[in-house]
Amino acid sequence: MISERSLAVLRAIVQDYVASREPVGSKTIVERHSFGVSAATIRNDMALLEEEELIAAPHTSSGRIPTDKGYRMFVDQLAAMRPLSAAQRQAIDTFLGESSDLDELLARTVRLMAQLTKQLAVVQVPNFSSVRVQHVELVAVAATRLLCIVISDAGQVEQRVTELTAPITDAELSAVRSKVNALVAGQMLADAATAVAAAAGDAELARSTAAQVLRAVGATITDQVKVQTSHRLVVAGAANLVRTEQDFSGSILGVIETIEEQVVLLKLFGEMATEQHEVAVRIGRENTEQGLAETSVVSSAFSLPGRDISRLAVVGPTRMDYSSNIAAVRAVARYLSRALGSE
Amino acid sequence: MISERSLAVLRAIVQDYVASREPVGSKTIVERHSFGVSAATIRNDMALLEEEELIAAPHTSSGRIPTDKGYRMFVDQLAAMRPLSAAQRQAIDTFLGESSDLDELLARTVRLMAQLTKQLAVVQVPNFSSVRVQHVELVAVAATRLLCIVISDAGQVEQRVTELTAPITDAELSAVRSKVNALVAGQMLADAATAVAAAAGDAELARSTAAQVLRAVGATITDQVKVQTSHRLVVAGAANLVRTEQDFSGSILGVIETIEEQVVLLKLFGEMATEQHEVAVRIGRENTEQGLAETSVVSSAFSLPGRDISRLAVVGPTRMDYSSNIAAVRAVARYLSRALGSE
DNA sequence: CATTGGCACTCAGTCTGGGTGAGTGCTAAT
DNA sequence: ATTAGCACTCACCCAGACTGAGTGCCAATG
Repeated sequence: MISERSLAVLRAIVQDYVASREPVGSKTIVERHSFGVSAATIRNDMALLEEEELIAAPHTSSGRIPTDKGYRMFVDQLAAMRPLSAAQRQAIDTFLGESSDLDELLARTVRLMAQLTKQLAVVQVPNFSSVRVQHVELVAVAATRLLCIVISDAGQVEQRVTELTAPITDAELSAVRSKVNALVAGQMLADAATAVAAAAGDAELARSTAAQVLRAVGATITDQVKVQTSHRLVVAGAANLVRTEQDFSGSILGVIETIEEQVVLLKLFGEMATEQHEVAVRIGRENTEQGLAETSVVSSAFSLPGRDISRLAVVGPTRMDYSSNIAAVRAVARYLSRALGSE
Repeated sequence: MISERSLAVLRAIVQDYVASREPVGSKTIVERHSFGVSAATIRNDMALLEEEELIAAPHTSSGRIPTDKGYRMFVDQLAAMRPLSAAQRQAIDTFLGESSDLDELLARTVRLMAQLTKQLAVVQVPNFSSVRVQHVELVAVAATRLLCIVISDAGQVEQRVTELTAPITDAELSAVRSKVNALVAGQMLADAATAVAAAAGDAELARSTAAQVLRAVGATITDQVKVQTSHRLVVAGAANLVRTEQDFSGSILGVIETIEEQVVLLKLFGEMATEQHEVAVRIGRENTEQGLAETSVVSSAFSLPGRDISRLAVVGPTRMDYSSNIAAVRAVARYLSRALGSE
């Protein structure tokens, strides 16, 4: 069993190493922290910690640095929750307070997180949850140019312009409009697409202008489905990652590539969704992905009204300030979910 | 006056340096290129080029590397236009062929450019040109929840949900709808916003539900204006920039920060818009911006139907393959403007 | 038995100096 | 104008000495 003091030593090592980027030795610890014991005693504790693989020595004789396992213990048991400063709370309010559309909001969010944590920040764009078609609108922009608009019950709009082979009269258009709306209003998107496709394929219509219109509507609905199931990430603060380049033994190239890939992070978010903690942390090699072996990911779920639960995160070197990053990620996620949710 | 051969030497130096990242000496030149003269002669030419500040020596005695001015001369007079390979043309077709919505198209474009050029790629999101209100739609989502949709003649849609203080009847809603459409249909966005605001401020209505609706419409129109004047950039290929890190004397940190700022690049695009060449190139310190002093920007305009002319670019170290980057940027811009424009 | 002081040992980092070679600049010959 | 020859410069590499932070172990101590 590891003694209480040994854990305190681990905490000291993590804190000092995060602060200084230098392996920390027994002497430094007794100087900077007031343990009531001598350096030799600390050394004994450190030998213990090393045996447990919580710390390691970069070279035979130098200070120790925390291992992934050491950081894990720190995060799980030792990290004091550091409340955000007043200035930081203020920043969240002013940055996110004046929300406009979703893209803008998420762009602000991700920039805010990058700024608060001095790390690379990522936000997953949340999908709409269980969307139904509310209304289909058809507008003749010109004689043979038709604007087709599909509005979902979540207020999401998808539009597309189609070129018809023959002009269409207002009367015809009205007829098709009524028919389409009768067909799809209130339907789930996928069902609506099928229904429209079936109608367009109907023999008696097949070569008519109306069928063209129906096909256009179907394509627009399909587009909307596509937009909603496209899992996208918004990223900011790449400069912060470059700034911490020295914390990576290889280069940050792999890390940046992995993040640009997006798919890896999306997969990771999926895995993290099952964790019970409000803020989930993946440390170093706990990320099975090659590119993230030297990074930690601090992530939390958030939800916006009418949208699926989604995630935001910061990504940085394992040598990061977990306390404040966890606090910042949690605060932003909560702000998004509560302040904006109850609005 | 600089002799013909001296210029050929400059070309050789640029090409070799771009290929090898190593200062190139007189001996290397006579070995790799078949000038019919000895190294000493080349040295004389090099002395000339150095006098003209087209090349410079990193240390007293080592090979020469091109200066910004040298690259400029290379680009203006010496760079052979390198046609894209069949594979590259193919890539453009398959990547951009199946276009869906604008965001998706631009995301593909920027990724494609990053891949083709192995540089960081940027695309400016084009605004709609001279937009008018086509139609305003009001939908009661619930008794006191109103969905307000503004559709422009370019097919751009902006929607927003408002909470009313009192329920509104279908009849009232119809009346307001007609009134609003009469007011704003066909108007430019800015005028429409003013007109609606005036109507809402009208004394006899001021405290009515109708006024609330009008204000909602006004806000939605204003949102649409905002979205359209928001100049945004889409970026991809940051990993490529990191890969060329050694080409930067400082660190790439400043470069990445500058690009994340966006505003600098947008300003640069504004300046480049006046250039007469199809593809504009800014080399090193020609970019007055601090952060881009060691980078070159290769940029071209493109236009999509119904949108303002906009720009795309690649950004990389001054030591880049100008011939192929220029070719790639031009090809992508043309593809966007022509293939998609005539669609 | 935990703690401590003492001490030998290890080893990364730094500094030094000589050697090497690529490459130049100059000069005199062609 | 071009060339060969030659002295010179200077970044780079290597090996060796030195330094100092830090460890590991042991014997002494309360």
